Amino acid sequence: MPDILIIEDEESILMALEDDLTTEGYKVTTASDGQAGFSAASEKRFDLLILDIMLPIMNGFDVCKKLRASGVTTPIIMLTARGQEVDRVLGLELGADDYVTKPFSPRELLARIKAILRRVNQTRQAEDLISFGNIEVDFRKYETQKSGKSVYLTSLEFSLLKFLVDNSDRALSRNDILDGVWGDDVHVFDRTVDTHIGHLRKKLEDNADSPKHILSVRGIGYRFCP
Amino acid sequence: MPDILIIEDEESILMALEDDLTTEGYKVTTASDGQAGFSAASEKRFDLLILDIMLPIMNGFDVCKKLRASGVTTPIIMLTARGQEVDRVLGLELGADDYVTKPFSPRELLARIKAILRRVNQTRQAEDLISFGNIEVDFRKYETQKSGKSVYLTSLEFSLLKFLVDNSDRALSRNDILDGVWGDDVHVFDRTVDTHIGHLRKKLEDNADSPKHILSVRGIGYRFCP
DNA sequence: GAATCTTCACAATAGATTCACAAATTCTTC
DNA sequence: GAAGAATTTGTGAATCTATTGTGAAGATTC
Repeated sequence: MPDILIIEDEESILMALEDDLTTEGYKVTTASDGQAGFSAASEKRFDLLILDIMLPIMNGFDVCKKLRASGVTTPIIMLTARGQEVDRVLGLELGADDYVTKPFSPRELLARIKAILRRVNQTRQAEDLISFGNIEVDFRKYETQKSGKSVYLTSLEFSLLKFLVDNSDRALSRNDILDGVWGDDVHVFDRTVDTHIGHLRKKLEDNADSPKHILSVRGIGYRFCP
Repeated sequence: MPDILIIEDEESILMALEDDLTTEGYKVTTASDGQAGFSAASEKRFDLLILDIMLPIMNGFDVCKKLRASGVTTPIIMLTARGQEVDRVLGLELGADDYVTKPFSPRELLARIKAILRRVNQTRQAEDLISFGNIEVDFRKYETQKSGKSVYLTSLEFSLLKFLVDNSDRALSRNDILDGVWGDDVHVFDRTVDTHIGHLRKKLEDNADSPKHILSVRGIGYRFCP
């Protein structure tokens, strides 16, 4: 389910929003001033930000501008008080994706959220982007994130992970894996697979001792479980 | 320049819009009823539709719905009279991308158009002029600036940079790069790419030892990151 | 002949493989 | 069942290999 970050200082609005979105099935994180919001949005990858303009410490425009400047492309919906057209235009020009006037109906906001997420999803589908648990892998960029933080994988680890993912939920012998990842003709020691599986686990699993995704099948080999 | 189709029956609004958008450099086509608008949008690929809701023959909702049903994904901005929130939500749910209330200021509409075009077509809009970090490149002029100061690039370096930029965020093998920049049929030593990547880095990166934009993907090749 | 492009060689370093041993699991045998 | 043997797996460290950055020299182009 999509992760949404709400940056809003008015307690009543924040709680109402959080409630609505949670009910709708979104995972919600909150921040109540601009500074905290900016940090949160920089540190972790969200699917959408809902950003109030009037905020303590740093206002919404600046948060938006700074995020865009630092390369964060997460879609942003801005919230502002009625009738401030200038704000609205400014927000869009700064890189906000949509704009909602307070007071707003939950229904309208939800429609906008869905519209934006749908749009983002379309562009994303085309990519070699897969995710499982708290892991996201972009095989096109060769980039991996765990809970939003980037994790470095070597090219071999990428190939191995790709092979596992492509053969999800199937027990694979070390030979299957050697054939699939190294190629049929390479003479590599059998146990080498174990070493690299170990590396992947260490980098991707929350607890490498009891892996949730890269499982051992004793006597057979390994199995990937998304 | 982006192609925009305006579907609107009120002559005054239509002309004003056409005027504004043309001035702004867009190529504008118009239709004054729903039926005509639907045909126009089906036949030719536009970058954006501006669609009034109240239209003769077929209303805007139906145009939107039918277009989406027939697989047209062109972004749509809907226009409607003030204060009809239900309409607004319905429009978004039917697949419109944004919504503007009449009367609207040209500035607001333009900001929304830009926002949508930027989002949908990040690559196309910035065809000739791109910037990343403190670098600006004008591929039409063959001119590059770093923090405002002009930097000389050879033509090969330009082609290479263009190829990298066109394939941003994608890990490219040396062969991909050779094919893309040198052409398929040229027999050039693989490592030549490295040399020119090195030159680009030296000229463009703040610190060529830890590049921020022209990244190495060990075991694969290179990746450009704007 | 000056600028530009290509090739080459070499050092630095990242990554891959192997190995050895510990830990865990399963199998045997009583 | 339990003890111990046998097998299998996990993992750190050592070794070996491959990849990359780079300066410089040779080739090519205009």
